[in-house]
Amino acid sequence: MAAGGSERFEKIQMPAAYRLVAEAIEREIVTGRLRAGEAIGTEVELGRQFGVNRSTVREGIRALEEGGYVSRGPDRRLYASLPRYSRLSSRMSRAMVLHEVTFRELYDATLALEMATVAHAVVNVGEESLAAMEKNIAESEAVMDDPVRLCELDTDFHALLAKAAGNRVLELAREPASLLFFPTAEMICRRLPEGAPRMLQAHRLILDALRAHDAAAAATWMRRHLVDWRKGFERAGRDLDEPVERVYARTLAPPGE
Amino acid sequence: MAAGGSERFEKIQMPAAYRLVAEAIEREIVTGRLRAGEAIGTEVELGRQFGVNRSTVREGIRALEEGGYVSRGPDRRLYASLPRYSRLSSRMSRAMVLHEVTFRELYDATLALEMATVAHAVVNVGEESLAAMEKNIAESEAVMDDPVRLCELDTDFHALLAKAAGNRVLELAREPASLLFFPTAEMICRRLPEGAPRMLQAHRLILDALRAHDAAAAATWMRRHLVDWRKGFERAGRDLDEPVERVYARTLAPPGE
DNA sequence: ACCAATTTGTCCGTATGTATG
DNA sequence: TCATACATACGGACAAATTGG
Repeated sequence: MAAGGSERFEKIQMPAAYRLVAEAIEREIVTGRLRAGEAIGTEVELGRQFGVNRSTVREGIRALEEGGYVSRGPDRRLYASLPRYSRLSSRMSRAMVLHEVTFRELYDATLALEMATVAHAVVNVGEESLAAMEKNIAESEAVMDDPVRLCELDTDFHALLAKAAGNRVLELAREPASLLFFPTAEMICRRLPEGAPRMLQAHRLILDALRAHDAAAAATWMRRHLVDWRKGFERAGRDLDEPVERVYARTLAPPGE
Repeated sequence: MAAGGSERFEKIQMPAAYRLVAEAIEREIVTGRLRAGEAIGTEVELGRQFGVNRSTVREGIRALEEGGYVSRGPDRRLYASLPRYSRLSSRMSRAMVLHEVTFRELYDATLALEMATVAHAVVNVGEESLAAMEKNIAESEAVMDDPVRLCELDTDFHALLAKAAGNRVLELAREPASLLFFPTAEMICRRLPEGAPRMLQAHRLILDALRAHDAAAAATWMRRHLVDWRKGFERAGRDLDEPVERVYARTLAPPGE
């Protein structure tokens, strides 16, 4: 049939109706004509406007829901909404695991990202952030013998630090790696008794440096903190060139919120 | 109704059927029992297995499709697939725009990310990457008077650099910011005639530094390259503290592939 | 090149549970 | 308490596209 690679026209293809519905609604949100929190309308109403069946609308809604552009209110009605960072971050983390990135890639990237984060935090940190980190450390001291809880607080500490840096682009960039990196601290704390106190000590010194706006000290202690992780990881008998286990993909927040 | 904040039991809530379907299929993929490329089964078949209606299966499929976990083959059948990075990156970029991040945040983050990238690239760069970047520069020289094309090649150059760095976590972390940052170079090249040649010169010197594995030179030229962007941005009469325009959100890859 | 089977895309109607007033 | 509106899910139907003989 009409041999040869170059045809006059490309094959014409109709986008599916549900996709047109989804894109039309998304466009309204992206361009700002529909603001977050505004009601979208009921399924029948949308079906009437677009001239498609309600089932078709529903399929489009599912896609938008997954993308975070619409969400259901407590009354189950449809409201426009902005994609939340956390959802996207955990998706990225999952993708990294599925693509079998290694702990070395994770470590190197985390090192770069956290060093940049702490450098900005030294400059931009405010009182509220300092208080939140203070609180985080206090809570950590109370659960020194609970690796699970301790490691959650570790992740939180670094998230607070990122917020203190006052740069949402950086905050977002570091989060996917962070969600994979810090949970491994649990494994290290379990195997090495000196892990937990060293971690907490580093957090404390970083916080002190932030309060004094001492960039050099902050950088030094962040670096030592992360190098400590690396040493602990290796001393626990693990190899940096192993791929991150699939297990972590399952523990990350499920797709449906 | 039972006043007071603390009740004995939380309200029990059934997850929607379509979501259970989606999660069940996703779990198979995440855990590796279903590998990318494998056929999932037909809609009726899935409906039979899960004991739900075909419409319900379809709703679940739409969600998974959006997440990138399943895709339609050329025969329109369902196949398992792994979420692609590019899709997630452009989603992140869109989210950044919608959350109204400023050019300053974008610049600061890009500076940190690109400096880290080039540092790793100096160590890990291979012959293929060098050749690809060489080709990119040659193409750029041919389109010096076409700001749109030139800026696409600029984005590509930095993406190639990231690939050369051999760290997928870092590569992924920088991409969302990159998708917003480098397109602005077009605006700058349009207003400042010296913009394009300076950009190309920087790329050339960075490439030379990579080839020589000269970390200091690579870092120096990357920094100048980005500082140039900043100067150009300000000289074009723009303010770093403006939020990134919504316009960019629309030009980013649409959600449906 | 034609035909039959399969599968998707879309539509219709209906029943049920729940939230709101 | 009752009525209304809505989302959720089900079952059945048909056209169009694709596959395989």
